[in-house]
Amino acid sequence: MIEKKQLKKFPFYDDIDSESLDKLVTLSVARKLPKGQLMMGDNGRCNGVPFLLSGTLRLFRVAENGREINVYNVHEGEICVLAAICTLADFEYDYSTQAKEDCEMAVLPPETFRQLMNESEVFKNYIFTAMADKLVASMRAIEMLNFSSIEDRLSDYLYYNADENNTITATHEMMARDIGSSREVVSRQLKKFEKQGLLEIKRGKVQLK
Amino acid sequence: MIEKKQLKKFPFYDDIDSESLDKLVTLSVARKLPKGQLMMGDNGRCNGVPFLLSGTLRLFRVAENGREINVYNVHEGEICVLAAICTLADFEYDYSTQAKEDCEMAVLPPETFRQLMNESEVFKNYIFTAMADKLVASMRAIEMLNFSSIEDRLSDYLYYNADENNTITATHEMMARDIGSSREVVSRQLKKFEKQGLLEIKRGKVQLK
DNA sequence: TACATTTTGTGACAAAGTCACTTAATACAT
DNA sequence: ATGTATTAAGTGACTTTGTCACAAAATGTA
Repeated sequence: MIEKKQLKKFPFYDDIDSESLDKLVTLSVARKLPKGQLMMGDNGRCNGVPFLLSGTLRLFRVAENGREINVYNVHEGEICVLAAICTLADFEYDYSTQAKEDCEMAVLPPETFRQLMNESEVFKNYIFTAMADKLVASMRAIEMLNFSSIEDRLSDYLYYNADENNTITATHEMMARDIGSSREVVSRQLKKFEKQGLLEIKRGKVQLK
Repeated sequence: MIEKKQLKKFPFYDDIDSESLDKLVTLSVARKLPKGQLMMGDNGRCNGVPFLLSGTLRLFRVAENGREINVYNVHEGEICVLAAICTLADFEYDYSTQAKEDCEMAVLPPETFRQLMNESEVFKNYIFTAMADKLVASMRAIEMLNFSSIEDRLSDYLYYNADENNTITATHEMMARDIGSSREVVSRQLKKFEKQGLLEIKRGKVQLK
């Protein structure tokens, strides 16, 4: 159970019929996940679809050799699309989810999720739009991995992740996971950028200039 | 306009209401695309959603340097998901489509496609299931690119693309596009496999043994 | 202050991608 | 059937990226 107004960030909020919204509000389970913590219980099987009320989640995959790659992040006002797919299609899933920042979410049980998909057109459209977005995003990711050099991928990353002060707050490790590379490679490329006078490396952050 | 029975391969065929099916049959445009030929007119904008009646299409992307990567194939009984997304979300699209074999398809005009999505639950569910499938597939592709060696990716490719005689009919170039690598690298890896006695390289095909 | 933990730096080497060719196989046209 | 064009495959040299095994800093904590 959550509060109705917490769903304001979701684009379906204004259009959805009040019954469905009530169902969503009353039957979902409020849950907090502190920064750094892993979402538990999603070993191979989804036990609900998370609606992010605040914070950011990262969904990632771990290789046998321990290397990780981030698949996508889930922000405020978004759902975890993969969880939705798993719930609908009922298939396996060996991704992990971790809070990048303190998170609050409403977790909708699988059964309720399926009901809402049937009952509300608005809800269903939202879910499918979200799926389409992630599909396009992952096709872009495939292209980047195939066609772009580390230099390009890293500078794109820095550009898109800089805050208003042109600072990127992330360890080299985190950057590597996002661009699909390894820590050492990121460190070296950052060093090159620094030598070119493009930025300044600090511990846990990078300052563009 | 196509014949109704040509849609038998599509999973919605049995469940869809007859009005929607009629609409689909009468308003779609029959089109043939001979092997090797590119789908024309899809420069940046979709002019319809193709329903593959026979043959195989490949959807691919070309990099500035000319290298190509295959995003996915569309088989008999499938639609081109990206075209569907473009039609729904009305966004840009710079992928190319080519017939891998002689193809017959029903091309549904954007307007009709949108109508059917609204009118038929069965149709809509089919489209969204297809989207979910491609999303999962492209997430797998990202993982492969990140975590698997060329040796692994190529042997997977050979395994999944061998016919009943254990033959793979494809040039090294085609294999490279499917596994996200380059022709030379594939040639060399195949040579290694051959030296290990795992297969025999012929022109345009590979014989496993 | 001392010690543990996390982050970053670095050299050496391996794997994969690129470039510029050559060689081989097939198609096709006379 | 023979020569010519086209397509496919082979290869060496080199660059980029990834991996491994550490060392050195920076930070946190008892």
